[in-house]
Amino acid sequence: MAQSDFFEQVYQVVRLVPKGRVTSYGAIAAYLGAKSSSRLVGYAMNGSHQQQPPVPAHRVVNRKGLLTGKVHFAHPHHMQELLEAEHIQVINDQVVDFEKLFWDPAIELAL
DNA sequence: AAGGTGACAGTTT
DNA sequence: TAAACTGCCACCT
Repeated sequence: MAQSDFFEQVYQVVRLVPKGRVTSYGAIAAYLGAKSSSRLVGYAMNGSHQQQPPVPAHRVVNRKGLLTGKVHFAHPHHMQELLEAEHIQVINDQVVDFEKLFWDPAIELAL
């Protein structure tokens, strides 16, 4: 295997998130079998900006649907704009109908 | 080499 | 009820 670090695994899953959908750090961690390491998922996104192809980190939010990682983007408001560009409503840094737009890899990719 | 960090999540007070 | 603390484990300095 190549340098398939935990980060690489996270990037792969995030890139599988369909457009117009969102997922949570815990869901990705759980899919990787490390639900207890949800923080690692967020930490992994730290280098997602320099990954190629780009990782849609804007589709990843915390369990509450809050855009907690928006501050890590080029500009704090960039994340919301990206979500709105995908027809995802974001109010007060929170994804509207988060439960409906939620995309769980453990379920969607299980098929 | 060893220790500290953190874009979370669950539990407890 | 809401707010605060702890656990967690790979990456970074």
